[in-house]
Amino acid sequence: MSEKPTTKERLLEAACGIFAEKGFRDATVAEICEVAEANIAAVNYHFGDKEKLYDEVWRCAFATAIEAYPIDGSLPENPELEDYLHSFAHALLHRIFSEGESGLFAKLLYREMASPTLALERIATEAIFPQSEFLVGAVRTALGEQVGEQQIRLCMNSIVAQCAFYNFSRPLRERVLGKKTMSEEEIGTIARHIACFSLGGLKEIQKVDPQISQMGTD
Amino acid sequence: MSEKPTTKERLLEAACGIFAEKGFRDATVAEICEVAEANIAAVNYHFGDKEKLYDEVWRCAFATAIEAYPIDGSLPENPELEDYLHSFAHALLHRIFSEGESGLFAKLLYREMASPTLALERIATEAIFPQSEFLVGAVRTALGEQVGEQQIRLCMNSIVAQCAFYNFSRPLRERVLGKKTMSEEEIGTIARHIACFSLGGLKEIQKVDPQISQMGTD
DNA sequence: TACTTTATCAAACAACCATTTCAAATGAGC
DNA sequence: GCTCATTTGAAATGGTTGTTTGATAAAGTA
Repeated sequence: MSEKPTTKERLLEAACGIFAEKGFRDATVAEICEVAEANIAAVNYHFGDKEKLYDEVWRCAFATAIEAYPIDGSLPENPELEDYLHSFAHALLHRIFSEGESGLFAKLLYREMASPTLALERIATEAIFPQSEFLVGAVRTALGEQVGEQQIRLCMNSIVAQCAFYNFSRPLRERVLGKKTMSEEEIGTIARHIACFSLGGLKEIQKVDPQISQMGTD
Repeated sequence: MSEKPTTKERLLEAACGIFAEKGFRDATVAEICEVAEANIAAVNYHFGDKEKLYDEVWRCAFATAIEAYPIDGSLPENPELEDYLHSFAHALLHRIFSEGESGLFAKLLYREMASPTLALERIATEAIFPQSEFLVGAVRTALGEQVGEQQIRLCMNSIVAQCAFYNFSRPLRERVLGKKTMSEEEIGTIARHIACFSLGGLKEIQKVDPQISQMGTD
């Protein structure tokens, strides 16, 4: 068992790590080939060009992430609103803090956000927006019918934001605060906090929503 | 009045726009000089090198942003917790959505997060962390003494996250959803939502905090 | 064996970019 | 009008990077 991986496989694996670490622009094919112990021309031979290799890395990283941490992974039998919130936060935070293969997707996304390539549009419609649909239903049910679609979208933003924040504040955590890893317990604490905080937020929105709707007209 | 600005002034202004638009790495001195109608060697003559020009741009952008939208800008006479939350969100959102000079800081920050330069550490300690201290006091008072420092930090993250989200999701909004600008009314709606949502979140955390503290030990 | 396909390799190519160089122009002070 | 520091200009330098080329060898095929 464990035959030596082909050059193409080694290239893809090396590219995953290097693209996640440096982003598309700062990653060089030379370094990828070096890590993969392949010739400099191997990327163009096996993948066409740097961009097509990048696309392949995205596909690989997304599949790994949603398989390792599905969005409904920690949902109990008869879930209440807070369970949905917690399961969502739990999955996203694990993808963000994971240091292995399942963390690649979040790292790629984090790079892509600041210097988007053509890949972003595909990623967004295929991989990002569908994920949040998981929560929209639960939130809509919880808020009731008198709450408008705009309010629901704002609430979704507030919930997703609390998770995504830990993805985009990476350099602050790592470079400035010097904190590189998160323990399972720390991740759990954050997930429970986000679920609790969001539950309270949704309750408050539901309570005062008519006021907000009116305030929009002055 | 309105003498023609010096070459150095024109360079700085051009650099502000181009660094904000493309980030440090993708901005070229050639383009900056072209926009500033200066020679290619002008940057090195007036600022030393590209990096020192970048530092100068940061200083300029930060000063403009906090002056245009101070963090306590919309605080009423005897502010309550929700007023602090609203004023904070109001200021941050305006900095993020502003299309003029006062929007430069948020755009630079957004670029810097994904490919940090040496400037980040200085920016963080000088410009980012101090801003959130404005809220910490209000939040601590609101939550009472039985709530630990960790809970306060988590709540701060939740609040800041909701604002910062609109900074880091730029490409999704602009490229994928095709929404480029925000009206004053839209900004106001979002600010009120964040204040309201966060108020509810803080209430809920205060209510169940003893449970969370215990959960951390199992 | 003869031929084709696949894969690897080193070297070269072409484009881009920050920076340097050095000559020319400018302008204030004497 | 002369001097000298300041500023501008065009070209050149040196380095990096994605990509291509052509040679070489191995593996498959008839």
